[in-house]
Amino acid sequence: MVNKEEFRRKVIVSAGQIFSRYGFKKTTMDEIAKALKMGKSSIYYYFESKEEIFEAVVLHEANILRNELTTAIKSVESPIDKMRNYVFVRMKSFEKLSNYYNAIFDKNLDHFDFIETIREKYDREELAILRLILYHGARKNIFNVANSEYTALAIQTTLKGLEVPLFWKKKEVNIENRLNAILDVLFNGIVKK
Amino acid sequence: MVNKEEFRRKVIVSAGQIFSRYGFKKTTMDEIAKALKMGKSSIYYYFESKEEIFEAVVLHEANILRNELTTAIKSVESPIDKMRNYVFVRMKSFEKLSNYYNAIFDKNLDHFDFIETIREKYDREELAILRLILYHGARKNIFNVANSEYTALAIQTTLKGLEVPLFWKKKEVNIENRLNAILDVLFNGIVKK
DNA sequence: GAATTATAGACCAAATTATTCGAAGATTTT
DNA sequence: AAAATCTTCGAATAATTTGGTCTATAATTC
Repeated sequence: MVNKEEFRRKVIVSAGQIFSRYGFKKTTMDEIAKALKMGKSSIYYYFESKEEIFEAVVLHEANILRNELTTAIKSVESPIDKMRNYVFVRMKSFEKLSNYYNAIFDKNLDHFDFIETIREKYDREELAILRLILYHGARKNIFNVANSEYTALAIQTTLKGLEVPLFWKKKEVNIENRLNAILDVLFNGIVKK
Repeated sequence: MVNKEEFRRKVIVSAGQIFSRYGFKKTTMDEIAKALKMGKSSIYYYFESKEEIFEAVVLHEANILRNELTTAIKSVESPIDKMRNYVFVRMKSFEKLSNYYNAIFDKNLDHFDFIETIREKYDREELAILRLILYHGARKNIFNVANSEYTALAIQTTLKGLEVPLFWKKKEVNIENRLNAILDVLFNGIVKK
C-alpha cells in the first residue's frame, strides 16, 4: 500500500460497515480481513487490536455526524423546532450509530426499556435525539461493557444535560447557544473540535 | 407451559427475530434463551437442536409469505404487472427473509454481485422477486453452506424456472397458471400445500 | 544487494458455543 | 399424599472459534 494512513481509512470504512451491522462482539477479524481481501494477520500491521479498529470507526462516524449536525443547524433560521425536524430526517445516520450501541450492549437490551420510558415524556421526534444519546452512552462505555449500571447512569446524565438546551421551550434562549450546548453534551470528550 | 406447541410457537417467533437480524451462525442459543427469559437448557426440551429451531423459523416465515402471495395475487384482476407491483410493496417481508440469506451465506457475499448482474436485465421492481429467489436458494442450501458453487447453481436454476411464468410478457398465458407456476418454483419442497 | 516495509500462513491459548446430564421443582395422576 | 410425570435449569463438556503472535517471504526503497 502506498500510504499507511490511506490503508487505515480503508479498514475503517470496510470494518465500519460490518461493525454497524453486527456490532463489536459479533464482528470477527476474519470477516474484516475477508472484506478487505487481505490476510488477517496483515491488519495487525496497521492496527494493534480489534478494539483499536472499532475505536477508530466510532470516532470516524462521530466526526461525520458532528459535522452534519453543525452545518445543518447553522443553516436554519427558525427556532429549535426546525432543528428537531432536521434531526428527525437524518435519523438514518443515527440508526447506523445506534447499531453500534445495540452491538456493544447486546446483552443489556434492557436499556431500551429505559429509553422507551423516557420517550413517553416527549414527542415521537425525540426518538432521534435519544438515538444520539444512546450513541453517546455507548461511546462512553465501549470498554466497560460489563458494567451496565454505569451505562444506565451515563445515559441518564446525558439526558439530564440535554434537557435544558433541547427540550425547554423558553424562546428567549438564543439558538446558537442551544446548538453549542447540545453539541457539547453529546460530543464532549469524544470528538476533538 | 400449558401446551408444548404453544411454547414452540413462542420460540419460533422470538428466535426468528434474532435469526433474521444476525443470521444462523451469529445467533447463539444463549441469546435465544435470554429473549425467552428461560434457561438455555430448557429450550432443548422442546427442540432437538439449534438447526431444528432455525428450520422451524424458516418454515414459518415461508408459510406466511406463501399465504400473503396467494391471497394477494388472487384478488388482482389485471395482469401480471399488478402482481409485481404488489410484490414490490411487500418488499419488507422479503427483506426479512433475505436477511436469513445474508446470514446463512455470510461468507459468500459474491452472490449479490451475481444478482446485480441479473437485475439489470429487468426493472427495479424485480429486485423484490430476486429477494425471494435468494431466499429460495438459501432454503435449499441451509445445510450445505460450505459449497457455494452449489448455491450459485441453485439460484440460477430457480431464476431459470421463474423466467417463464414471471418475466415473459406473453399476454395469452392466464394469470392463474402463472401464479401457480411461480409458487411452485419458489416453494416447491418447502411448504406443504 | 542490503535494509526496510508489507503480507500472509501456520500456530496458540483463551474464550465461546451447542449440547448433555442429573437433580430438583412443579404438576398431574393414582 | 405418594407416585409418576412433566418442566426447568445449573454445571460440565467437547468441539470449535477467535483475537492475536511469530516466522518466513515477497515487494519496495535505499
